[in-house]
Amino acid sequence: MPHILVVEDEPHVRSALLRALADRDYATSWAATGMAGLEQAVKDRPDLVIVDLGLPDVDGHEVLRMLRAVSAVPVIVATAREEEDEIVRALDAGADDYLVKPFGAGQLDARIRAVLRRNQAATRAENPLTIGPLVLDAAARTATIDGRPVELTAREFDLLAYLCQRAGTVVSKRELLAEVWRQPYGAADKTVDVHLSWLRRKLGESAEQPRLLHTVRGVGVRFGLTEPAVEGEPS
Amino acid sequence: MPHILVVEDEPHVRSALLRALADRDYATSWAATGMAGLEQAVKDRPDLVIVDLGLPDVDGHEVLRMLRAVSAVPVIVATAREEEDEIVRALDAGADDYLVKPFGAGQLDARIRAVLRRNQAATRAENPLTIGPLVLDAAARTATIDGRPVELTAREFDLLAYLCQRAGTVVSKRELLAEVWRQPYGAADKTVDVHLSWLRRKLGESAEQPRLLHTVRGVGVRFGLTEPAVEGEPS
DNA sequence: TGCCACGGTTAAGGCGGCGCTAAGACAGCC
DNA sequence: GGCTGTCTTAGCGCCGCCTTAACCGTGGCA
Repeated sequence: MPHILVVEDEPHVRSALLRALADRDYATSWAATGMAGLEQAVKDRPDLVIVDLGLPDVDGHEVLRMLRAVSAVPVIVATAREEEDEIVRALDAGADDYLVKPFGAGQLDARIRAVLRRNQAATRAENPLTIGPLVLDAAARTATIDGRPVELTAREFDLLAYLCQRAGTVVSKRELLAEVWRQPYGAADKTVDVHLSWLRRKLGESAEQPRLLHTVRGVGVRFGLTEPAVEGEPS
Repeated sequence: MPHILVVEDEPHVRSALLRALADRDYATSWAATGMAGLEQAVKDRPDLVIVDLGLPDVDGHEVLRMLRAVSAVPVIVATAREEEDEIVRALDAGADDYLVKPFGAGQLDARIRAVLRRNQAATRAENPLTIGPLVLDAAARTATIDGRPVELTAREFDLLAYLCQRAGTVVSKRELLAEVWRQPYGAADKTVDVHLSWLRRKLGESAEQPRLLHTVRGVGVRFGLTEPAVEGEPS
């Protein structure tokens, strides 16, 4: 069953939420502050996060922003604030749904399922996954490029798998550290750099002439073929 | 821009919805009955469908069911019924979101964007922002103008993205400094000037003959195609 | 018409991100 | 306990980008 993280400071509300979720057979975990929630989200890898906007330590929108900087996990905001302005801000900050308290357990469950359903469709990756010359078999944990097998260590494979999953979008090193290394606070960006360098070598490309692994200076890296230029130069 | 199909029988509500959507630059089409909506959804292949539950011919839930049978298009239910039971049924029938009337245009737009955002990862059909000849992909952090890719630095991209977000309105340099540079107290307006100049060059236009980036002397800059101000300038 | 303020552009300089190498730390395995 | 393979950390050099300053054109105003 899906694992859901509840970030809510009010103990009564929190325990009620957790009980309702457990009754419907979700696996649950919780945190009482924004920072703790962030940490938990990286550590537990929940399938979905329910977050209150009125947390004691950090502004709810800030929590959302930080969460999004570190993970693409679906988020449902559940709060008492019902002003349209708040709703728009939260959704634009990356929330997938917004629920105004009080709400019934049935509706919460239905909305959770709706978000998870949509997200599942989004992340459903066919196996093996093909991106340009690269073929990645998640089940066998093997990869080939141009038909030739690539020898990868465990870390390298995880890194490559995550990059493939997010192919076409820019991914920050911070996010890689959180998602691949499971370290919420990253000062060890250099480690990511080194692994990226090794990955490049094993993929048979260089930083100057990338084929799949492009660096976006000041932001992160982007994996995938360069955009299908409309004005494509004919070979 | 995304194409949205509105299925709603009440003419006043329908036209209000269509106007609100058109105001926000969505392409729109509509149908007044469930069956017509179904037909339209297949024919037009919209990016998202907004459907009322109280249609004259078929029960709204039935429409949803049939729609899901033929298409995976995202659906937002917008209706007056606020019973939790209805909400749960609609979401379980495959709706992606459920909005209780009355709601503001801002919230509708935010929810549309939230659903499309989550969906875009699924279809890999990118949902980039288009303003005239400019296409801006926030996820990949790439931009093209007239089909040709534009090489942008991180700052330049952020600046352009913010201008696109506020397209059509005048933006002060102080605001840019605050929003793009994250420096609330800045007297270093010249930095903004320099970046705007570089942006102009990369977009292939000049200050004298602007296409998208217009300067409003004494106030700031305006990004966009049209001149919303007085047509006082004679040829 | 002359002054002033504002905006556009260019060039120079310095900071910092990034790629890579190499060495130390660590765990697994025989 | 030694060996092997992997991960982390530190360090270095390059180069891209941002800032700052200076210059110039232009619009506004008296």
